[in-house]
Amino acid sequence: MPLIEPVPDVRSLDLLHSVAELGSIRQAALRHTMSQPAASMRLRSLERALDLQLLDRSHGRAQLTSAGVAVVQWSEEVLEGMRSLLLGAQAVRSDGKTHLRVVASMTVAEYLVPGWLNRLRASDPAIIVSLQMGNTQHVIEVMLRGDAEIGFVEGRHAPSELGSRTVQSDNLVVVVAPSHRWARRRKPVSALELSTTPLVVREAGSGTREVLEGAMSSRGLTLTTSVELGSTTAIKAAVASGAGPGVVSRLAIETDVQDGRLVVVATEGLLLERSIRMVWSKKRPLSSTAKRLVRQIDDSSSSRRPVQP
Amino acid sequence: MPLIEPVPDVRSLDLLHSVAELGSIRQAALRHTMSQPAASMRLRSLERALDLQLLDRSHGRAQLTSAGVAVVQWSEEVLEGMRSLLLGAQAVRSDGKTHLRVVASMTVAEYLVPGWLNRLRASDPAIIVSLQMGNTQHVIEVMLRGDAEIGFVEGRHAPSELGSRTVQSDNLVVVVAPSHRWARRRKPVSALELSTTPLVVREAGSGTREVLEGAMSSRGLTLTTSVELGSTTAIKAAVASGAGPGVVSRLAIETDVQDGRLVVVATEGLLLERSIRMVWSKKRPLSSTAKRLVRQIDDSSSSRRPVQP
DNA sequence: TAGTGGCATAAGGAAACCTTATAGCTATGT
DNA sequence: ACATAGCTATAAGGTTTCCTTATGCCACTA
Repeated sequence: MPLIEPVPDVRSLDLLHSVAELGSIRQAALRHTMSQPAASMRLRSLERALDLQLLDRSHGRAQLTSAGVAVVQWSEEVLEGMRSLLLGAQAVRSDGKTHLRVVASMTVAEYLVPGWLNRLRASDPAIIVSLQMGNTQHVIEVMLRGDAEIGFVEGRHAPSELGSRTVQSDNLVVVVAPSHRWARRRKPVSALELSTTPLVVREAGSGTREVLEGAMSSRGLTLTTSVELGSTTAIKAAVASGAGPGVVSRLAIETDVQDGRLVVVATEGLLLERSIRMVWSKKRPLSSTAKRLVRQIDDSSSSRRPVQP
Repeated sequence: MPLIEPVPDVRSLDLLHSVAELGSIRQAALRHTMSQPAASMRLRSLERALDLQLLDRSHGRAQLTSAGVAVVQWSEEVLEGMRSLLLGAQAVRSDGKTHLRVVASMTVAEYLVPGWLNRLRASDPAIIVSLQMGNTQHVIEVMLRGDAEIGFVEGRHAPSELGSRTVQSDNLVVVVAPSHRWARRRKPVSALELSTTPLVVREAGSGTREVLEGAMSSRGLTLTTSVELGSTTAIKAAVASGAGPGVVSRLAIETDVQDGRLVVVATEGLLLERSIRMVWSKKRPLSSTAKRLVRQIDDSSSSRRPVQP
């Protein structure tokens, strides 16, 4: 889903911001070290792109219209984001001794690792972490190749060349759109009912899918699929737009449930648990930075407590 | 303070984002309806602008480097901001009846409104909503000027020209970094202890701050501040990196607590509640779209259910 | 009424960008 | 080893965008 054209130029937004602050196109042009006509033209083309009158030029100096004020506000988020991107790029460039390479499978990388890394960065902003993501197989390959110090996978695959340890548990849940009839249902969905309902799931070979099929086959049941998608995000989008029940990691849908996009349906008779394992190379000892990360993770899972104390 | 040149083009960031998702420059080019060489050149010039190697092209298909992953992450904020800007501009442009202008104070706008609007859009994709944010004062001004149909503020300010009604309640909580000693504490923090501890809080005049000071003064206590910051996000970042206890809205920290960046500390003896109020102009009746939003909100606060069914 | 600061338009040249055509490279399968 | 398929880079040519300088008009102010 690319942005809708025409996309305004960020520097034009920046310029508009200066106009709002300084009250004149001329001053803004000076601040941005460009000629006044250039600034004037930029702003005009911005107005053309947004199809909005942003400035009122009929009173000598340029005055923001109400639409202009609104756009300035919205552009603040964009500018803030751009600033941190530029700053971040600079940091990566001037880089790093305390460099930690992490590779994780999708769900962990998307929903768990960011929290860990934020804490790690908070404890020492000089630490630079690069995160690579892929499926379980990919994680193993990267680790064996020595292209990352530490990895995370879902499920219980434990190749012999690599050490591994469980760091957290996760479980799968059934979700539906708020408009789906199951959203208002009180009784849990039985294993049998679930196995005969077409579900939106990940493609065969993914960790999520394996757990689901394993749980069903242990009860002598088989999975019925409605759509098979390649990412958790795709599943969430499909389910939210009415594609029927889907199965995803609980970790992946917390905010969607809070925002009312998805509703969790209780199930019974199926063990949809799986562990999240850390893997490392037995050949090389963990780097000190990697050790810190491990300590952070252990701390956070033991000291975690509910929001309601 | 203009942006530091060179500023990368947002469409290039968008393109990079697609490359990350689709795994190939060619596919990304297709999605963005441009030729493959054009995409290739855009990405190359993005790399030149940032002075970073973002893609590894040595294996047939393009693979993100660690720097590439980092840039994609940062660019997400930029793209998100640009998307809401474009959406907002579209809303301001179209004067039709499917157009709803909402203005909300920071906490509500960031943590509550997105969920409501998503549900509203789901119920009727034709509805176009523009969201503006600011402090309580700003919300009132916009409403009085008639630049929005409906507004949301924290606290109980009720100017006479505007109607208002409580739609939800919120409360403030004390949070600390997981490394802080209070994180492991069992006993609730007393009002007295809290009032004598330097806290990280919002600046004077903010709704959050007013509630906190009000609650303390009703017990004959006064607030001791350690740092005063201008946004909830800033407070969270400061607290997470060890600046001592902070006070923020519960709404704002749910995911941070889940991710282990912050820990909630129980308190006793202070009533840190506040209501979130909807405000509208008494002069004009609510538009039909606004009424739908109100109904959505009422529904969602009554039918909301916990993640664990 | 003159002056000052500010914005718009015009013209010319430089730079950026896109498209089509083409060639080289990598992985996969026979 | 060979061939095919899919992907990316380079080249050439044309269009569009953007900037700068020069100049005129307009609105406030003294």
